[in-house]
Amino acid sequence: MNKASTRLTKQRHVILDQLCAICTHPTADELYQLVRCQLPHISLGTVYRNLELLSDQGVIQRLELSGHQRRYDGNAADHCHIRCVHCDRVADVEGEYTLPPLQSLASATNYEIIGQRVELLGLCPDCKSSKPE
Amino acid sequence: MNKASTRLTKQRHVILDQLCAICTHPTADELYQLVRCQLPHISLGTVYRNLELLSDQGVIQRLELSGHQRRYDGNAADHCHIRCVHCDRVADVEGEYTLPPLQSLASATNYEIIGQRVELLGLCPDCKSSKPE
DNA sequence: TTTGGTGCAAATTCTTTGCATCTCT
DNA sequence: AGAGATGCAAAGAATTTGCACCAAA
Repeated sequence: MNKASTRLTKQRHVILDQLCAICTHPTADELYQLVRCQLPHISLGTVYRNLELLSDQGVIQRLELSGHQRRYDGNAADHCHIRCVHCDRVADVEGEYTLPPLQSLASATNYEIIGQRVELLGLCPDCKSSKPE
Repeated sequence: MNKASTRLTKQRHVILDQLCAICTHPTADELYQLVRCQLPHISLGTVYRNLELLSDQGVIQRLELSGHQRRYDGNAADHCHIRCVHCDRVADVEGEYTLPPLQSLASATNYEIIGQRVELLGLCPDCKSSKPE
């Protein structure tokens, strides 16, 4: 983390602004579409590069969820997410999420445990009502 | 799940055999390399197709971990995994892993909760010793 | 001015798919 | 015989990268 990158370009500024303004945990392409309203000539590559850089710096968060596309979160604080298994939408889960002690479990693997990821799966309100299967 | 597919082709047999014989949670390509020892003319596409089919049937498990490549597990039973953040190796975590009640947490999201995924992150024995940073 | 950043397009990487041919049952 | 599976190669989808030009400090 924390490559000392200094310049605040117009592109970087708008990308960060937009990401922090919404709560949809967008993919790079979704964010690209949004940003293009303000910077019509920005390229998708620039969006990718800035999202990488900003998450390396810890300003934003790259979400390692199980969907096919990577998503980003303007809120860098560690928190839990729930993903809709039908439409892939991602929402924040409020509240503390305390996990049981893991060390004992994993000790047998001889791995040195660094962290854990928890992701909830579910149906979002829209898919819940439109797909009552 | 459970498309009634019946044929046991040589390819499907070897793929399943190899996957169940190892504990490395291979990617499609890694398994392809293994299977080629026995079936030199098999194609990567066939490996992908069979891995999809077998996991649809519930015979094997497709791992939804955070690495860039999809991995497969010959053990279809639900269990927890730990991933090496350095080399991406994946190991099984033994033991019961009981999560605290989640409903209360997620109720605010209005999602209907279906399940959860927990993944441990760590350093595998090899990376732990070779990369003491 | 200088060095990092950008746009563009091509390249990578991983996975899926179309199609003619083959092979289990 | 016939549905399903295969090999091959091409297509797709998502992301990364090379390079000449541009702009923030």
